[in-house]
Amino acid sequence: MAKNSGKATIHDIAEQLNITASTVSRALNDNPRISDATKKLVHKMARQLNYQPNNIASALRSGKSKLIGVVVPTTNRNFFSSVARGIDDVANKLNYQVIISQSYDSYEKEVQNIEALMSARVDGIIASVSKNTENFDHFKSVMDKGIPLVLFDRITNELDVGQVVIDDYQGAYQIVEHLIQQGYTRIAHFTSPKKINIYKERLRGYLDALFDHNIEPDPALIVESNMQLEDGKNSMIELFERNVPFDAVFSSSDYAAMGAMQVLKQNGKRIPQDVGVAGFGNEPFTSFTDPSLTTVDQVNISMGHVAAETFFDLLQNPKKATIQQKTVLKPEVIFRDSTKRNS
Amino acid sequence: MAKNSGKATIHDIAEQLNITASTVSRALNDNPRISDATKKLVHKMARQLNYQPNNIASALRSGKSKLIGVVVPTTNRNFFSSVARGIDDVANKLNYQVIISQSYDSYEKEVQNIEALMSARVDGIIASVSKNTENFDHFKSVMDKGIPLVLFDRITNELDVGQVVIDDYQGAYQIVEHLIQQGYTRIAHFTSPKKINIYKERLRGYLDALFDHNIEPDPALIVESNMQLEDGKNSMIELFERNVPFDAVFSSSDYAAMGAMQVLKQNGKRIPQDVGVAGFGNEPFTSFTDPSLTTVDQVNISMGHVAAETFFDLLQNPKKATIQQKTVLKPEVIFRDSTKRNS
DNA sequence: AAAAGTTGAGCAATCGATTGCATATTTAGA
DNA sequence: TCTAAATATGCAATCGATTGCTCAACTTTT
Repeated sequence: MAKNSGKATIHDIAEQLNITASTVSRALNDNPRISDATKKLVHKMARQLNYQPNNIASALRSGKSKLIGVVVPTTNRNFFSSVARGIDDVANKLNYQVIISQSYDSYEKEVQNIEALMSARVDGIIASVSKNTENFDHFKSVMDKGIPLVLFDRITNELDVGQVVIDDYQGAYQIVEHLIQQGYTRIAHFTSPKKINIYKERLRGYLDALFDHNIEPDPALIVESNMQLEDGKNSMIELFERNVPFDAVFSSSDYAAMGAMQVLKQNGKRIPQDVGVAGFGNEPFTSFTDPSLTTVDQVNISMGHVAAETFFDLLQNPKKATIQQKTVLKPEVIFRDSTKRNS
Repeated sequence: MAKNSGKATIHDIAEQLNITASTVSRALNDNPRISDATKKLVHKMARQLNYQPNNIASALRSGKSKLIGVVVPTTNRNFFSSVARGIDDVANKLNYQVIISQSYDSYEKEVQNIEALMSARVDGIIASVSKNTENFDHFKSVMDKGIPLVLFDRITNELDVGQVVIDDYQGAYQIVEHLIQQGYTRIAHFTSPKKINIYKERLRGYLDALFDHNIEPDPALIVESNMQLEDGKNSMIELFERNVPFDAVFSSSDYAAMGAMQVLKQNGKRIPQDVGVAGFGNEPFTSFTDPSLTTVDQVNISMGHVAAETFFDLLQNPKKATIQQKTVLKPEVIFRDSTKRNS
């Protein structure tokens, strides 16, 4: 009956009940100015007409789209999809929908995504910065428009926004301390030459843990690479070629740790007896490797939850936006077989 | 200057240029009825005022939100996040945004998600049905409203909608044939008791491959479970207890295959020399296992691409909706070490 | 040079819900 | 009984872009 092929509007409801659309709108929104009797009637009729609110119309008038834009490098990595899930959990409970867009670690795509999200009139944005982003004007323009912005994991200090990260330093420190307690003393470290915060922090944790246990750090034990699987293999080969003794490896990435394990096995080294191996990230595959890999869990889902909560906090108290809000989550070391020297 | 704190509208542009909003709108949309001179002026002013189109207003008037709703069990699994990425690729090129929502394999959540997406006025929906969905009314109501619907992977035959699946039968057939060619003759199969299409098809492929190579199938070699890692372990133990000889396992899931490998190794079996193992899904971890796992790739990204293309096809030719459109993708067998008996 | 055709742009309604400002109806208080 | 205070609802503008229709100014045709 409704003109728009089966889609009833508040006007249809109003007509049926001989009241006005305003009343219907208020009734549906549980406005105290409407009597319970009317509310009941409205709800009943709404059900009868199979009414579905048109969020678009509502968004246009009220200025709230109930949409949150999420920008991540890629959803095709466990960490990011998990965080997205965490955000989704919280958002859905509050009747918000999440729009996910991917930057594929490209600065240009990230800028485009932000623009698209702004056009979609999202109520705010939660993002993890692309590896190749060095100019933050697109984020600034979001903030300038008074739209809440929260960054997680890959953050920048150039922006006064909500931030959620894990304590990489702590995670690294603890896992290295664990290695030391297992009796390893010549601990190598795989890290990235890139100036990304997270790797620097992990390196710092590694060095401090050694220092606190009176172990002299040896620059020859530190190998830089891009931290993918192949890089891990190469770093391991490099380490052999340097001809320095070592009995453990702490890699800043699970992938590189995996590569290291493969090369170690090829060279007849037993893990963990001859060499201990630890990674970072708790990627799903780390529990399936042989031996299973000791690593640091980044509490992915929690990070999503916290990011979303920070977001809603900002949404409700726009004044807070001026005070930088940063949450540092505690990572969790997952002890597995690859470092289990003592039982 | 604009009332809405920095957000310029077509009216602001119109005012500056002393023309009407309609003209601005048409100019921005490259309507042939507007002169090139005016178009240039409008675009220039738009840039000057930092104008960003309000998709919401546009959506309300035009009835097109340029939003696609995607419903998956969870983004936190490689397969689904990859498909989502594939959809995103195509959608973004056409200036559409993707809203991802997760059902967590719950029927109720799936229904809620569909409703939320309908309220968000998405232009259409691409979904993979939850494991626990047996009633399809929510999908029917989407179709009834004339909104394009495409299902992928987990589909149902109860609905006449666009569908994209891979040829599970083919994938299974080929991988079993490969096992036979490697000299395995007593090939076990792990499958699910659930009546999900995909597992039935894989079982059929397994049986046919055996038949075509004159190998008598043995019911004692078929083990049913829920196909997770632990289930794979249990299935393997079960197989040992049944005390039937076997020299290979084709598992309908990579996870169960992984579990099987672990139990095999614990029992001193060498893979692939004593027992060959093959999985299904090409989960990322399968290339990291020891030995690396032979499996079937589900061409995830392609599936996303095809799903999106089918969707846009439906969007443009609503008549086609009556003709069921089903695309069957060819899976690809990934040969790895876990079945490499002959070099 | 008058009629017919093009081209470029304006007018005003519209999409569906929200909301500030009345207005009408009750109820309570004096 | 009459006014003040609640209570319940209606009116009409509004959000920003789109679009069918109208109209004016030229251009072309004959």
